[in-house]
Amino acid sequence: MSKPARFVLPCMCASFRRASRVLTQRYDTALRPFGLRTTQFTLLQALSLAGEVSQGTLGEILAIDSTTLTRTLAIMGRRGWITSRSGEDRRERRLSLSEAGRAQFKRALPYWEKAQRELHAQLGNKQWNKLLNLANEVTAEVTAS
Amino acid sequence: MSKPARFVLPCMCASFRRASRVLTQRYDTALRPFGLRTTQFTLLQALSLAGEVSQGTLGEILAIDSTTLTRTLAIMGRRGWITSRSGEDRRERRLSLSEAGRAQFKRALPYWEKAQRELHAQLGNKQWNKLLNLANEVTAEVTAS
DNA sequence: TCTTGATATATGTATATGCATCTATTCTGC
DNA sequence: GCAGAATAGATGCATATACATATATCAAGA
Repeated sequence: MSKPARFVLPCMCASFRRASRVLTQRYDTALRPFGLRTTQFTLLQALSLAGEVSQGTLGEILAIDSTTLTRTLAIMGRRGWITSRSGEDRRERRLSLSEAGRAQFKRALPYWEKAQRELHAQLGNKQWNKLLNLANEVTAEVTAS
Repeated sequence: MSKPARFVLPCMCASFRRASRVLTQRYDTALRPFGLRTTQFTLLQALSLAGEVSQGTLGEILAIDSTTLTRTLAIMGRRGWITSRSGEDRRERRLSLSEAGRAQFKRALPYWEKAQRELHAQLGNKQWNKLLNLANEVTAEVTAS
């Protein structure tokens, strides 16, 4: 019972979506003990790095539609990880990590690092760096247009 | 109002997920006139290439959970693009494109090709090839483990 | 300042995604 | 051939995702 030959997909989008699924599978497994999904960990990490930002800015950083964030942040808000207040511009929601959010992020960090480290080891340093750079570059270039 | 500096994400998974979102955005826009999402186009293309396959095999090819396919294929089935019959093993659903599915795929193909061509031109041949190869390789390597 | 247009976020709707669990079927060891 | 284990897919549930549209607020001009 070997696996069926997995096609090399000709579509750039499909290739990235498929790679995302296998990577998400792996990272989600690593984070599952915490009740954290990769998406949620990424939001915690982004807020941890960015400090207080508006919902729109957070969306631009992660290339997530702002209206998508309304729902995902609502879930995380219910769990007490996110605080929001309105800024000078009262249309805006200024978001930041709550204490509980920072704590949750810190607890999860070693398990995320383990996932990163193991994947890094598996791929090798050269391929790891190429992948990370290219994925970030393509995001910048495609967004720019 | 320049965009905010977009972080280089340290997380491989987050980098790929973000890149997937920007690519999906672009391909979805190209396919929207047909009422096709990228995911659906990819399924049509995979079936076009693979011929008749079971739902499980299709899932392995695309690294999509088989139970996810139950829903997505139901949508496409309602639109008349997919036919299924049970195989020798009566637990299996053997899937293939219907005539309407083949026609829909053919109609959409030039617009997918245009999206590919434009992105290819924008990234340059060298980066395009690197990206496609790496995305497909990482899928194979991560899956293997 | 009033109006008009732009912007930030929320809400309705639809698809995409995977896990836990269930059912139907097949396979395996006896 | 049969009992129990394994497998294929369906279903319940929760999250992720984006678009169209609605609402609140702000900004620019007459």
